[in-house]
Amino acid sequence: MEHTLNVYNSLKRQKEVFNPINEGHIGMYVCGPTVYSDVHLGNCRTFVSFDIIYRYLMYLGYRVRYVRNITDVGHLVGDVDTGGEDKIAEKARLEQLEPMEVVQKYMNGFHDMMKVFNTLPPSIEPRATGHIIEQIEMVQSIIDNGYAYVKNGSVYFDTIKFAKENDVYGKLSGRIIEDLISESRDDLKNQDEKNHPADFAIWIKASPTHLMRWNSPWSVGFPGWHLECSAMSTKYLGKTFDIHGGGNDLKFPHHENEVAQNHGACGCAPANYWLHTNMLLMNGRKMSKSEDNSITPQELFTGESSHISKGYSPMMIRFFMLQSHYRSTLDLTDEALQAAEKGYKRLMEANKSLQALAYNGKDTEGALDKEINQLIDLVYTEMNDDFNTPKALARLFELVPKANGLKDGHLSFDEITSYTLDRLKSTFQVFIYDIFGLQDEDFGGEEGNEAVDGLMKLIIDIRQSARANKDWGTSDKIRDTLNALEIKLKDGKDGTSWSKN
RNA sequence: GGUCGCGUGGCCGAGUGGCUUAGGCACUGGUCUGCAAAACCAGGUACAGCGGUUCGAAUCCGCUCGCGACCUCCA
Repeated sequence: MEHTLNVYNSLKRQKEVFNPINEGHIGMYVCGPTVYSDVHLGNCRTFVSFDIIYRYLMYLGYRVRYVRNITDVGHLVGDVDTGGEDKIAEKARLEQLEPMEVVQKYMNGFHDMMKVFNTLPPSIEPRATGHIIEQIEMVQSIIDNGYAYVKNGSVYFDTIKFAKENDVYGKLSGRIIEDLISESRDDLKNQDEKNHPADFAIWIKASPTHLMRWNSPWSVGFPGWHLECSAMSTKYLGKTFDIHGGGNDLKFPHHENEVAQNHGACGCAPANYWLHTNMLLMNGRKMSKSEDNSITPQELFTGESSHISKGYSPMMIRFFMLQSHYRSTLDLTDEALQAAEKGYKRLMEANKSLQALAYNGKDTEGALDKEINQLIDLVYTEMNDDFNTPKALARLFELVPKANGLKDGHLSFDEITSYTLDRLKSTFQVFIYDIFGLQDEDFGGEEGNEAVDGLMKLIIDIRQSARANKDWGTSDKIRDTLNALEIKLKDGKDGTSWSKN
């Protein structure tokens, strides 16, 4: 692999050269959603970020096994000992549905939304309920290794013992072990089943009325949250794999506990590189339903929200996400969305023009040739630097005037070689569609349907005749009427083109 | 309260010691156009505040203010 890829490893808190365990292959596990409600826009950002990472790794030539789970049991509302209820079970009770109906409903919705945002499906999408046996086996291994204890049919991970014996716990999330240990004094009053508040359930005994229940050596119950990821990543990617990803907010306790479980079960670290995406904000603050500062993907598409002035298309939002780095927070505002929308259209239109260019120069290398090639090189350099999509995008935007200039005749083909034009074309094509995962949303251009294209050609011809006769009334009427239909005509030197707004 | 992170021009958003004009949007001037749009060319505004380190800091350190994340469910 000729590119050197650098990634920011949360575990080390620094950028590192990426080296996979097996040359040419990558195992990547990303924590998926708990399917107990409609998918949150913030989730979408995380999965779009990892989609781009997945796409870029494949572009680099790696064979990637991308595992993204569905958590459909074990994720509690509140804590075990304080009467916390399983999220799915709670929803099932409230909506009077079978838990699996709840799961299916929101999982379908999640998949639909992922498709709308044009994310590639993962290689494997395992579900926690489909891996109860694996989880039971892992609990047993942890018990056998002395890092878990049984209390009244539930099994708890012995965090304190693990932390004392291994210099691992807290490394990922930056916890201080001494603080965790001393925490116990404050919480003694809670009459926990747990020996220590930092311990966590890996198997939970179900109450008589609980909807989620499986047989186990310890009780009829269900597995704890965190465990499904440890068990399933091990099953499909091995005890130690390359990349583990997820939202920043999962670092603690979820990921920290995952690391502990894997060590507890097999004495080794689950992943070499940990990648965490940052949060999506709205109007500078975190999204919060209770403070009326939130928006659903649907509302964003339709514009039916007091926070935005109009609807924005899924691809436009994907582009908006590309404009910030995955490790930075991204602030969603109406103004920012409008700006991004224009930028998105400019990029897509420029690419359309670029792809239509036919080389007619003298195949000589001028200053322009060199400049274009340098910018193209930079696009790749930026992506290799921890998937820096905003910078890669900036370089593409610097190439936009070159492409448009060649089209308009401001720039001459004589200044570049045919090779460079081809390289420019393929760079745009590959980045926009294959790596950034954007899609054309209008029905204009070559991809449009034949009837519409034919009609538009006819209309444009009629208007050209009118213009030739200086019949500005007819000419402008056509343009204005089409404009009202959100079809924009653009008169250029070599004729009129059109695009859908 | 504890731990960690952030605060960049009108808006969004990269950049982490000495030219980055980052980029997008908006704005201004020009070219092109029947007019317009698009496109192209050119232009301005910045590094939260205060203090320190340094020959030199938006970039390192300290303090203050503001915001956020985690510590309890969260991508």
